[in-house]
Amino acid sequence: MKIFNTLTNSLEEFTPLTKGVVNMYVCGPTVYNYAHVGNMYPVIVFDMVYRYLTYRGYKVNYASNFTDVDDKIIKSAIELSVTEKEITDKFIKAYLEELQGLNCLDIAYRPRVTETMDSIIQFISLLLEKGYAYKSGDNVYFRVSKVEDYGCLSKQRLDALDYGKRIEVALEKENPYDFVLWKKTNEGITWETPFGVGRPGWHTECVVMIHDIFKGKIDIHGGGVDLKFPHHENEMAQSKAAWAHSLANVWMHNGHIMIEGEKMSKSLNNFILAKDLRKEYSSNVIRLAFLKNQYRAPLDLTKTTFTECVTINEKIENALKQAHIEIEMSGIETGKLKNDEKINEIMDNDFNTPNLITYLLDLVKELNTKMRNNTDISQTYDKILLINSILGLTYEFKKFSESDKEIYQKWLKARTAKEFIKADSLREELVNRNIL
RNA sequence: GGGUCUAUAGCCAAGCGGUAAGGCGUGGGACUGCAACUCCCUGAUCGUUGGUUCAAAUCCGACUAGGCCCUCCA
Repeated sequence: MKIFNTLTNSLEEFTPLTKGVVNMYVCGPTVYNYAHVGNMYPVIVFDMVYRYLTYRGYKVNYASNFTDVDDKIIKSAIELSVTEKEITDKFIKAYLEELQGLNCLDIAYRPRVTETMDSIIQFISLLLEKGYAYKSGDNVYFRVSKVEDYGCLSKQRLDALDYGKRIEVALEKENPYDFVLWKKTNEGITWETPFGVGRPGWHTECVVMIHDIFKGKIDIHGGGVDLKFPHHENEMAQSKAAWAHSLANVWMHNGHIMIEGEKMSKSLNNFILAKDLRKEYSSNVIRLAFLKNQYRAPLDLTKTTFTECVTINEKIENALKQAHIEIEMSGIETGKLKNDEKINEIMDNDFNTPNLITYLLDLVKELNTKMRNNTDISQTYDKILLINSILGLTYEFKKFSESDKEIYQKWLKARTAKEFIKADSLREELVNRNIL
């Protein structure tokens, strides 16, 4: 299996650190608002990765955090005169509902910053002890210059970063690229520590959570490209400082989302909330729209994209519905297939979901042709089920009762006998019973 | 301005050195008691321009356009 590793900028053969086990971490949302489609892209991409790795027989330990301490949350709490927790609880709940609505699988760990504070404080102390962090003014900063290959993930060279051009550099930093580990403040929620009362910077939480959960280097670290620098770069630097390893073997980044050819931004006011999108389209349609694009490429969401996916989804659904009738009526055994070489071949190439969807549509065509020719459909049907489980597409059909079967038989009979009035009323009954 | 990634038919999108998969749409046709569904056929020389090679959409350079990061936004 090959995965594109941002760290080396190349397609690499994937070998987990422990045979048969994959430890994976994906940066989660800051919960101060409802999730938008930009938040959903990594969620769906890595849900697919999770599903595929599991299908391939790996035991996947998947973790993703909630950032529930943040300036935006504090600001919002003060404005609304509520506690930070009230805000974050509300949006965490909403976020989890979105995931469920998008048919994402549950994952093993969802740590929160507020529940990780002890470890974060210990971690910063460790960095101070080791000389990778320093106090200056009232804050604690990370000493970037002490990490030799800082910039290796994002391919940034420190001398090329034009800091100070757009934002005033804090004078108390030794080096403009140093970032805050602990920020002194009295505003909003705070914690008392040996290095002052305040709250943590935003690059430390992920490293600490990964260490808390996995106790060492993990296999895959994921997130959107926008997080590559400085967030992921800084995570890696801190990990090297504290434990002398690069935190993750493989770094995966999904592309950015655009709306109708334009970047999604506050100024253009073209944000699409996940909950609004779901009012208009089913989870199948949304997942198809996201996954018909290679995850690393930017994804332009347009009305046309969704319309096309509605058509594709109906095509799949129609074929499966017909097949389901045949299966119910004949009692063919299905669901026995656990592996398909062609799926593996396609997906082992850096999760090539566009090609997997092509394969899926080939199989749908094959299924239709087989049903027309009255040949055995079980193999084809099973392959489609496998693909659906990897892409996270769901189609549910009614289990037939004895009377359902009876009416269906009668309908077929009436048609053959050209008793069309009778046939039509039976058809109507079948439609009412949600069979046709 | 610096770094980095990308550029394939009307639209979406594979391919990653040996003369362009697929989907949507369009236009034909087939099947059909009527519906619905389904099936077949139908299109591009790969942003522009140099170069490497027997051979390039695929490698290298330049140019153009766009995304992302350097700044709160994912």
